[in-house]
Amino acid sequence: MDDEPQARGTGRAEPNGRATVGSLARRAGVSASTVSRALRNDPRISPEVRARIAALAVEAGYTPNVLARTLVGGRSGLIGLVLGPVENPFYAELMQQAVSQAAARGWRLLLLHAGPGPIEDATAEALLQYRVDGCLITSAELSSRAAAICAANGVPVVMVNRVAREHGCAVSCDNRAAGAELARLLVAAGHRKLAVITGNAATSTSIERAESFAAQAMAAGLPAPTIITGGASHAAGYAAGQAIAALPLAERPDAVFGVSDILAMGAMDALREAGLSIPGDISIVGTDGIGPASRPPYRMTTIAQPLAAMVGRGMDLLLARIGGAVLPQEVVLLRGTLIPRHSARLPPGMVPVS
Amino acid sequence: MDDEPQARGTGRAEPNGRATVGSLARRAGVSASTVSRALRNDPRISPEVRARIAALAVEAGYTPNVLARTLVGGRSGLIGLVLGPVENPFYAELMQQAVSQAAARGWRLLLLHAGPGPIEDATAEALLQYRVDGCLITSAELSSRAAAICAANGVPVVMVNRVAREHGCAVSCDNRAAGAELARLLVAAGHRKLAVITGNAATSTSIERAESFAAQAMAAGLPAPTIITGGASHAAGYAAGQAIAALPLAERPDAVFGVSDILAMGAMDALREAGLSIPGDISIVGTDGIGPASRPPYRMTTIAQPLAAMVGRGMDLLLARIGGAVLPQEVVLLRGTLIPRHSARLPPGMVPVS
DNA sequence: CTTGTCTGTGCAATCGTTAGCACAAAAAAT
DNA sequence: ATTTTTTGTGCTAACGATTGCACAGACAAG
Repeated sequence: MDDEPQARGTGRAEPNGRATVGSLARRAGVSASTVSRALRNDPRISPEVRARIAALAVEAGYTPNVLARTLVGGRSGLIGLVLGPVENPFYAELMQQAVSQAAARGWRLLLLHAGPGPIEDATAEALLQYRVDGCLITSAELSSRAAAICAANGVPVVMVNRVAREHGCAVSCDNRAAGAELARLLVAAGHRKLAVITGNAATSTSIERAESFAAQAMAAGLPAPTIITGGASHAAGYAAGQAIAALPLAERPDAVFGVSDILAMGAMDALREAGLSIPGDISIVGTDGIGPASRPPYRMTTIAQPLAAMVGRGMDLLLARIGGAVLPQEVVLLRGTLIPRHSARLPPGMVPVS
Repeated sequence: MDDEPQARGTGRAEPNGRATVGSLARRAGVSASTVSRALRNDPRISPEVRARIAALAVEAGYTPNVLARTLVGGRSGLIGLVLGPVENPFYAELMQQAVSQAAARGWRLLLLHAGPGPIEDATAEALLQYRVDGCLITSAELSSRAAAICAANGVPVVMVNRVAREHGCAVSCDNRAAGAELARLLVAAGHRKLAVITGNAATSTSIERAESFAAQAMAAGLPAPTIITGGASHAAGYAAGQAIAALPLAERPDAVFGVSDILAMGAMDALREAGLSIPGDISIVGTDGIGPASRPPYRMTTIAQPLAAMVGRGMDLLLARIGGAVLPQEVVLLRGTLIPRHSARLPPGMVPVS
């Protein structure tokens, strides 16, 4: 009863639901396979038929059902995206890059988690339920359920802005180089008493930046920098800044490194509120290169991460593995760019931008 | 040849790919439909069989293929998310709300666009290709291809933070009330020469806030506020602030309303850089209630949007329509909350928070 | 005129899941 | 002991798109 053409309308809209290869086939008087082939530009279909079907498809507003295609083809065209706390503009900027670069390559993003804390199990399961072809993880939490689930099920994973502990590829900024470069900068500017505000203890970025900063400072003959426990937010940086301001003058550092810009901004706000001048009394430097840190209240000296390139390389790694290539797991480090600004006293000869 | 049980391994992993109802059925010695029913807790399946299959499913790491389910059931469990420029923390916060609230209700988000400018056609098409059940649009651009495509294909749409021109439901802050309240505040504080920095000309939020602000000011007997063309970014607010600072003293306003916090922050930065004191020389107020505007450099007097409630109501509206209910299109306005801070001179008796 | 090579289409199976219907076996009613 | 109801499963056909294989007709070569 479904085969009788006269029962079908000739108008634009399908009676119930949208146009399918089947409905187009009925209208064109050909088989569904011919429609499928015509729409995919199979050279075996004659030009006339192909043109006729293409016209019909446009007229009917036909859209292929990717889900059905996935079922037979195995490829969903979906990439899972797991994001960190977007309160930090770094993750927001990262997300924007991921969205536009994925779209440019014809992939879509299943956004599964954005916020502090780890992803919930039920959410991570969705990666499998929706058959994502790969997964991009940028959460700062080192222990990611999402990565484990993907690894156990053969779904390629790439971490951006953090190095995987066990499995998967990763693209990251060269955090050790960044930490060391900032330490050299502060030393060259004449600072002697350094401090570091650390991030979440579990993040590779925080650990690498803080360690290399400290190591470089000590290599230059300075005492070990004071370690101040921070976190991942402006509030954490603010609290750290208050702690620094409360130190007796003899112990107060003359330069502070916040392992992320958002932390350094918080610290700067607290120090200023305590009546200290920046960089007059204390120099502050950060890392990441987020937009707000460049604005007048902060003018942060920082090392900017090459965000577009990081996401691009991450997608490359991911898509290559999705493509089926059997490749070794790979860690890519990209160099950041020092942007000297006014939040820190600079070495002689170095001019701040803007 | 696929039916011979002895050809199948008994190990955990399926020979090729993941476990399916079919593979579980073979191992359990029942039919696929029985497996399906058992896993969905169909009461018709006997408790023993159900338990046995459940155990087997866990052991095999079975995950249902939502795509296949969608094919027969029609419901994908996917909501399309179209976001504005995440440079504005407002959108980032909105996104975080959307992600967590969708997850809490068991829905997933297909993130299609995040950034300035309208969504591309090819991207909007994906809404249909992936059979999203509904669409959440928060982009500020008034002309949204995404909304048109959804409307033409029977996909429910809800706009958050902007009122739809033609089709779809919308949840928004009561922008007119917000504009008027801020105007009253400034008038009560003794300001006489007001100015407005507008947002993108095409956004309903900007229009409503600016118009009601001006109307309220004039209703209070003040001259029409100076209109300064702004935009959607900190940079636009900064440029507007420079323009204000450059005005001859006689024309310079004594209070400025930026229609969004990010604009007001930019203006504040520019005015301070021009040597003006805030709120000593000029009061500044904004709207949105984003996190960064509350921090020490700004301490912005603003009207905070009830973000969680807005997203919650938006989801409610959307899910109700996805559920198949034939409901009239609906516009929900939620009242924002005035947060008096230090960026503006306040009326006598009003105390700034924090 | 027959055999052979192309070309262009259709048939049918497949992907994983669900649901309507049929059908046994067991329990309850007569 | 037979009939009726209940209970638990299996069979089969969808859903929409893709693909290997078969096959009809056109045309060239023998």
